[in-house]
Amino acid sequence: MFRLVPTCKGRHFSRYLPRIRTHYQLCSTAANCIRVSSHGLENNNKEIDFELLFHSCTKTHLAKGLHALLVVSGKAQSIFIATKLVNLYANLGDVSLSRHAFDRIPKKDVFTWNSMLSAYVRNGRFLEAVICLYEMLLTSEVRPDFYTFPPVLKACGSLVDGKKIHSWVFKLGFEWDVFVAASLVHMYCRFGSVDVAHKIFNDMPFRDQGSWNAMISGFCQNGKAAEALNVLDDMRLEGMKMDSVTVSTILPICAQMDDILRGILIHLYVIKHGLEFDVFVSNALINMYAKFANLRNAQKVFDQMVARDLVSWNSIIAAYEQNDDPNAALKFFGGMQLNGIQPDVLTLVSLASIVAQSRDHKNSRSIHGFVMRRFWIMVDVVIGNAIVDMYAKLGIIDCAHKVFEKIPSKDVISWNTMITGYAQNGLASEAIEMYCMMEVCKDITPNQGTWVSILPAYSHVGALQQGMRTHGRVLKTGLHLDVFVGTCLIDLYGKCGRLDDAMSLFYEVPRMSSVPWNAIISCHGIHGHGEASLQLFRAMLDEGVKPDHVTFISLLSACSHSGLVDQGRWCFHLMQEYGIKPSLKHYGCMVDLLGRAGFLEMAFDFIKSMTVQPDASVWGALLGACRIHGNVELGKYASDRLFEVDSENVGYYVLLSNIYANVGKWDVVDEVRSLARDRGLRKTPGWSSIELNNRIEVFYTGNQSHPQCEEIYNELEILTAKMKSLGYIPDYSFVLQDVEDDEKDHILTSHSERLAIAYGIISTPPKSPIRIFKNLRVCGDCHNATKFISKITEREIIVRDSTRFHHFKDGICSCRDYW
DNA sequence: ATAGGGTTAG
Repeated sequence: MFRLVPTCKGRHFSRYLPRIRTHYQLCSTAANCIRVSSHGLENNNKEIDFELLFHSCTKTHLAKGLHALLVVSGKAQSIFIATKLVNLYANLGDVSLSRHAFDRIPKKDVFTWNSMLSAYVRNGRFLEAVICLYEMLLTSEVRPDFYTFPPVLKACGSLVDGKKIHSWVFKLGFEWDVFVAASLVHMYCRFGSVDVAHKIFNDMPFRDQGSWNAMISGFCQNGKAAEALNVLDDMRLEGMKMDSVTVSTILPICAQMDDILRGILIHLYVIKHGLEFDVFVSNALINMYAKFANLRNAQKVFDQMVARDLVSWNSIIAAYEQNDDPNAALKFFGGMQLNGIQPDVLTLVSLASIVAQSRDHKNSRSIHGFVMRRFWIMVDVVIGNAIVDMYAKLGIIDCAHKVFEKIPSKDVISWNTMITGYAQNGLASEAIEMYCMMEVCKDITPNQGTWVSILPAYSHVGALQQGMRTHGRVLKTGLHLDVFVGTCLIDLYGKCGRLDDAMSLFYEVPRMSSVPWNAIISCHGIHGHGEASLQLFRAMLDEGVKPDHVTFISLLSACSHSGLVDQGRWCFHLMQEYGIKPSLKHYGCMVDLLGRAGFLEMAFDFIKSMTVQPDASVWGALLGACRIHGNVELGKYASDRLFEVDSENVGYYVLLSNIYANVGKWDVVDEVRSLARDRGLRKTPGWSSIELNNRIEVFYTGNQSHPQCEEIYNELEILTAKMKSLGYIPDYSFVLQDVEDDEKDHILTSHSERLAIAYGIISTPPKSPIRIFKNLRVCGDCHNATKFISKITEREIIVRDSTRFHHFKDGICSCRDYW
């Protein structure tokens, strides 16, 4: 037995040092040995308390010292001690030293093997754990026991591995052990075989807390909340109490099922049973309250925590971020840093969203850089997607695309994010192109998010045929009954001029929420069917659906398009009765409603009565109204205010120059135009599109490059002659250049909407309807001309521009008071 | 001396 010399100082150990070095080369200095052993030296001439020594090894170098000590004393020969060393190194996180010690044990028993296995598993080295099991089974004489299997079941990386291990369990007769069975349940659930797991669970002769929890969490992780709750009920019927594990499993389910009551009851249970000091439980509570948008309670739970970990901080940050309070979220991030907690991937995911919400361009770069330096994009799709989303939301779409391309294994969400990014930045054709590229990827299956990202892109460019093909695919997945997908489809048909189809879809989707109502009200609005919109709104109220702020935007703009001034004002007041504070968008709609109807002064007074500072959209609405009614003076005033708040939007310069061109003040027109030019602004190029044979054909103003260009201009020439004989007089006020009348004629006839219409006429059978999309507002002269064209060609011509539909038939347009 | 079940996401 090794005994210590009475005075333990360095020199006594230094005697052994050379041997230690040559044997193991593990111990760096004698001092380490001494530090380690000093605990055992309290009583001289007594045996070292190795138990205590093992406990005092809190760092790898101390463990190495102890190891050396044990070797020198010959104690390391004992399989008992050697196995302890394997465990010690594993607990310190150094698996390779565990393995090193393990390899030096000449005759390993089952304890040794089990320790090595769990050493791997506890350190996340799953593959090596499985290999080690095979080593044990195939190269050693040692028979595994029921301690062997739970760790490796946790380690197996696929269902195939798991099944193989299961067959060993079966062969060796350990399947009735509670721990082994629970591990099997957990393993099968992990790979989605919940049914197999449930069968094993049901066949278990005895179930302890852990096995119940395994089954409940198994159902939860496979999205079977109802089944999980059933198991929970069974558990309580058998007299088993919920522990902290059960609670932290079940709380996310309450959030997912929107079961506030159950969540609160569980919180009470937690308090009653003293589980509130468990970090997992508190974290789960914070997350649940955040999902219920109950920030007060989330905050309360967070505040009363004794010890907060990374997840606690991430949860409270996400709580505020997801409830639209990026500033508070950022404050907590600061708090996290003050507490010395290092952010992880999920922290950065929240930060990316915070930055996007607060339109913080500068910090978006820092976040990107932080993530890149850690190579997180390489290891985690989620953060890559979050960065793509951040850039897309900030409108920095090319950066979004660059990051997207760097994501090594893109998933559906990566694609959906990119498609949505393009679509929401007005780049619908890029969005469609992205979707087509995605369809080629075999390993990507479109999901609900895909449909809600691509369908709005189709509606935006009016790709009805492509949209309908997608509708077919959606039907196969059954997702057309999903509120959001259904609403996108309603929007698609509505915005492509198929109001009837939109209506019949509307009657199919669930209508408990305001979402589909808002869409159908808006669709009727842009078709100029304001009365129908109001009727739908009343039906909505009758069905007990609560209108939200979007409802009123749809409604107000519907009234505006149909000139329903009184009804619009009624809506505006009603909105406040519903406790909805008017936003700038609502104010903008009201100004548009009053102004468009000719009540310019009233509109102006309305702006003056606003409690919030009017923004560009409000002044823009007034300016637009002045354009329609030719009020130069008020238009000038509106534009002055407008350029104070937004001097970057070209559209407003065009509007203002329109007003002056209308009254022939060409010098001022030039002034306005040069003002825009000086600010580096260029007119958004106008384009019109038409869908033929599943293809979208786009025409830009003055387009000369179309293969059928000559035929198109010929057709227009013939049409113009016929139109003139019917009394068409070109309105030159829409020509913003001060040129000769001949030139003006030509400019008007080469407007993109006219090119698209002419192309439609020569490319489709006579008398079939023509559907045109225009990205800007339809020009007033083209509007007038289209009336004549519809009469001459006996065609229905449907033009959707940036604000509404124009339905031309027999020389009449459905929209009233245009221009 | 060795074992299972838990919280955050785009």
